[in-house]
Amino acid sequence: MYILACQGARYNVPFFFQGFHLKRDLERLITEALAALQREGVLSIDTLPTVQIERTRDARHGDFACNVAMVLATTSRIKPRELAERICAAIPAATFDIVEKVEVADPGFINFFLKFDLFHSAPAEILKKKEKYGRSNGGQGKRVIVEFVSANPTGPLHVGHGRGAAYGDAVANLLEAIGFNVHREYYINDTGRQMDILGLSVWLRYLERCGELIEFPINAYRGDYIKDIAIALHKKEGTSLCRSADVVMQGVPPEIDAEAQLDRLIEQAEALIGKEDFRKVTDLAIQAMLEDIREDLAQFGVEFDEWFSERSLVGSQAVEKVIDRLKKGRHTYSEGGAFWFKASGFRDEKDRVLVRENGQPTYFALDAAYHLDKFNRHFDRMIDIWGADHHGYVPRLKAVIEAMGEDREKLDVRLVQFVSLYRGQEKVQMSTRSGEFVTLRELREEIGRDAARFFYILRKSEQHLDFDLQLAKSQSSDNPVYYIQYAHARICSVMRQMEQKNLRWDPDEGVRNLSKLTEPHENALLATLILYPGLVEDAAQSEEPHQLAYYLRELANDFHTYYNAHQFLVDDEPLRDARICLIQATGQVLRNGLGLLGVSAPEAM
RNA sequence: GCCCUGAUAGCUCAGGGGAUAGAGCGUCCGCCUCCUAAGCGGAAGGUCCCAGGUUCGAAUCCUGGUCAGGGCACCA
Repeated sequence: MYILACQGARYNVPFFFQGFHLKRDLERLITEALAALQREGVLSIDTLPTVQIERTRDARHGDFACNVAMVLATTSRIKPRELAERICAAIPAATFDIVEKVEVADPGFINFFLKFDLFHSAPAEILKKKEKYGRSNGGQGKRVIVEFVSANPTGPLHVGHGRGAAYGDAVANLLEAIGFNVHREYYINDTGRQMDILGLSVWLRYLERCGELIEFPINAYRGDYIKDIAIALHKKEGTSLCRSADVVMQGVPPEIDAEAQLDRLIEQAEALIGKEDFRKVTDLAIQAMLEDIREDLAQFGVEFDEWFSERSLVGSQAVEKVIDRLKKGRHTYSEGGAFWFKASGFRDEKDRVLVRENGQPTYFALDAAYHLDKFNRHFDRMIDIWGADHHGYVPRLKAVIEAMGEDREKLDVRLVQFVSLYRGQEKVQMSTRSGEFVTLRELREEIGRDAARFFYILRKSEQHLDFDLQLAKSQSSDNPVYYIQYAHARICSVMRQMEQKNLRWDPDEGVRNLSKLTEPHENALLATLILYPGLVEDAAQSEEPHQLAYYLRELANDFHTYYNAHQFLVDDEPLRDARICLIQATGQVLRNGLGLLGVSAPEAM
């Protein structure tokens, strides 16, 4: 039983309203009404439809509306308006604990007008729960793994990774807020040819550092960060790994294609300094990159519970376990010297290679092993956040999960669309190897962490994001994040003013006088505050943090409008206490919401 | 060729089987003796890409186009 104890008024709200998820509560009540009509034989339908409640746009239509009477009109052979009336008559009495009145409107809408008391109970509820307001336990402590970013450690994070980081972290925060036990994980692709190219790139820069004249391969990693690692290598190893350019370039004919040239150079490097030392160079490079990435993400406000190394799978028979399972189900075969998985039998468009002709497992085989590992860690739910360029990869991963005998529905892959960078009208080309990209770090330094995170979140993930650096930089004060933060800062400022004026705020007195808040601006703000917990749940369940961003903008707007229209620090003490309750509650919700998005709520701007 | 996304105000984008389609920015007009004007109020601005279909009702769902971005490896 959820009771708000206030001396003046006592709000008794039945247990099923305690989450303040009003839409869901109303949906349940309508469903009950429909079930009753069904039992009475009024409704002769087999299955009840999913009842949908929506917020009204027009205040004349109340606070929430339901269209179910129109949806059911055809199948039930009852006129929508008449059906709506019957549904209203069958609504459980408990409804009127939160609903003032229910109206039927043409052509068959059922409109709900919420009780005013309910709005007035919001600030007290918020001030009581503080940072817990908006948190719930719908997730019931179920374990969910969110894997995101997982960028290859071949270069610094760029703005595309930033989007995945901002999105993934916000989703993780939201799921935590609704009671899931969230595990944040970063998968490190630290094996394969790309690592060799990374090591080679560093080694060649190191040779330059040693004074050798190297024609740097066009397809090697060209960014300056490679030179930095080379400097570190030089400091650590001196010239012991140096070989003359002539010897290095020997046997690398200039006319062969760029990729073949890289392979030859890697062979040369391993031959000249030994596989072991080349591996040491590569490892140094990987560690340097990971350190850079880790630090960068920490500055961005993103921390992981686990950094899962692909290498750890290589030595652990993980791929063999995958193959064993697939073999047992007879989902494999050999052809052309390679070892295949019959993915086409599991809704993928063609079969996939697990082990190459040269005996090396494919990336896919390792990723299957990685996901098998996730299953072995017994998560109830798994979310992968990938760049949209990997979308073709989803069916084969789901296929192999199913073929291994696991539940493919446990995995939810969210694709985050690309970020296109613009400087004014000009599109910025991005490529890790060429080194021409804007890093996440640069972005943060230019426009700040808060603006960057909010900007990323503002677009729904499946939308392409055009990020105009000039706009974000030059007009940063127009960025909606400042608008929201400003609302919070203003609230803090009011409190400072209050102290300066030697006024005191009595929260209990304020709560007792909440019914004095009757201005339209106050009603609007109260109505928005009360929607927050339901919104958090919806945003979390649909993995759409942008919903929260838009909500916070609306909340800030309600506050700014109120601020402009009314003085809070009025002489009427009970009214003043009540108004401060309202704005303190607003500040709390702004803090809670911004926190979930990884954005700060400054006390002054 | 096949597969994903998207197309909504001048620009960037929310929304999305239902009542008069929304916001920010930009433009125009107002508002500081007063808690921060990084704010507020108002105005102008739309064939929701096109054509069919389903439906009591389509910007929303389906089919087919057009345009844009991205995927279709024994790379990762």
